[in-house]
Amino acid sequence: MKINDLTTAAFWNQTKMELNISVDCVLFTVMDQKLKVMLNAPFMDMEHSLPGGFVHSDEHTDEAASRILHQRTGIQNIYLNQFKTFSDPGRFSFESLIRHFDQAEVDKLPKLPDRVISIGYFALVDSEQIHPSGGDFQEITTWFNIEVLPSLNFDHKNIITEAIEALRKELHFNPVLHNLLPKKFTMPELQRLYEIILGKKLDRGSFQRKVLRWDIFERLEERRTGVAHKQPFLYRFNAKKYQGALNNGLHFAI
Amino acid sequence: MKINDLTTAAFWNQTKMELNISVDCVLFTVMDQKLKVMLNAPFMDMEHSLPGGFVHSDEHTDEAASRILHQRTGIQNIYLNQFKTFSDPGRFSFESLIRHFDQAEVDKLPKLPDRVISIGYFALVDSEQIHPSGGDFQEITTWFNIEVLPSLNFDHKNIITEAIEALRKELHFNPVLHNLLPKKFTMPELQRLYEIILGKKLDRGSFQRKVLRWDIFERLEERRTGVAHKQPFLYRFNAKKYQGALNNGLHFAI
DNA sequence: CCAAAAGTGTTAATATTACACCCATGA
DNA sequence: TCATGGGTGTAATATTAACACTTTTGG
Repeated sequence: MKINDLTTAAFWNQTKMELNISVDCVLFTVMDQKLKVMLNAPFMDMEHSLPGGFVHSDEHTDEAASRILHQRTGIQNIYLNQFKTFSDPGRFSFESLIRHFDQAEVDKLPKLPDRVISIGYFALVDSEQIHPSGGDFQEITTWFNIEVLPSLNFDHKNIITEAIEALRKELHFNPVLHNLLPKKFTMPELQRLYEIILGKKLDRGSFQRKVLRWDIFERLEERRTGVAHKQPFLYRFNAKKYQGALNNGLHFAI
Repeated sequence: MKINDLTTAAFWNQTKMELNISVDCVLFTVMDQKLKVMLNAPFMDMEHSLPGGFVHSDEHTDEAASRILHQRTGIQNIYLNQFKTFSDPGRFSFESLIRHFDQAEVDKLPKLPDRVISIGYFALVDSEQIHPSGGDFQEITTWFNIEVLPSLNFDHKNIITEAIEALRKELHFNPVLHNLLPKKFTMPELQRLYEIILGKKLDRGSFQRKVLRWDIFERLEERRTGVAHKQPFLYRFNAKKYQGALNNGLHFAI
């Protein structure tokens, strides 16, 4: 059974859904030198929103987040970090959702809960390798600069703010930014990512030395060609070295 | 209305409870040179468990955690950190809870959900200033060394493991260990806390210099008296200095 | 050739580590 | 007095920050 019309009572009567437990996914990417977040375009009379949805009764919320991200954006196989659960009693209301349903459908709705808590997940993805397709709902997804977000549904603005904080904290424990880059990348490319996400300029020499001292990237003989100016060396993440560094309790602070 | 008997149908029929959303509180303290966690003694045929309970329909889970901690241990005014939500579909089952209810009560039970997710909170407290009273349930609470935990209900062992990890991570961003100490404390006392919680020995001289470089504690003229050996200086947390340090993006890594 | 980007060198200041040394105290 | 814990000194090493210098490239 594939139910993809939120405006029908059939959707809300799926018994396998926990109607008071949802997940919301904050997908980040870096594009045009900016940190961006993926939003679904408004539907009905709502605002933009994070890809999110309700958790099934027999489902881990990690799975729910993956499933819902796939349903609503077509994106698969992304590692999502659970970062916080949002539970303000007033954060969400079904009122605003069903306000514009057909009366016939409203009459068939199940008893809806007073409140919905939402478990927030975030991920950093390479927008080059991610191709939102709209998924089952055929929704339009757009990347928004985090500095200039549109109006958002419910408490989604707040969820994004907290996700950014969690992302920056996570950087201290997981040097994951190379995931946004091709397998082979240059130090200046990595530096630019750090600068964009941390929101500040870093010194080139100091950055290189610090990152290389982590000893988790290996320099290749190759250089990036076809670019203007001096050709930078290419580096590659080395999983074995990374394990070693982790065991030393390394902290990857920038 | 005060309902404190979990074995009655009346408890489970409170309409204001979200029966599929609970909170669990992991209270840590340091005692006898060990990191300890507070557990409620077994009731019915269950094992030890974390103080926890169901969230009310009009309640933020932060409030729920405070309320439940108070109900089950008598402890009030503790700042609880939300650290993770646990949602494995098999993590909790009502079966094992109601197995030994009177049949008359079982017949009156409402429809119970298939699964319960739990939002985990932790706090570090000074056991000298905290006096568990059993709360409404008059349960027995005991501090357990984290190295030698008894058998625990559901996934509470896992929740504790994750809470310890979260606590250690949190130390990098919040130098909160002085909260476990009297207003005035000595550096060796603080060092001992760090050693116990991080689980490793630290060098005395290096520890002092590093901590003092954070510039968030001020040395008093007084020394701790009445102790064996050389009398150590007393220090005091300085909230104003702390704010300044935070604004510098200080990281409090040890 | 030149501007710009990238790699590398340099230096001073600061931090880290692992001790050694001395001091003060109660037993 | 003496073992012990606590404060401080020290020296080798490592890290950091800021900047200068050199190399390389496409335009």
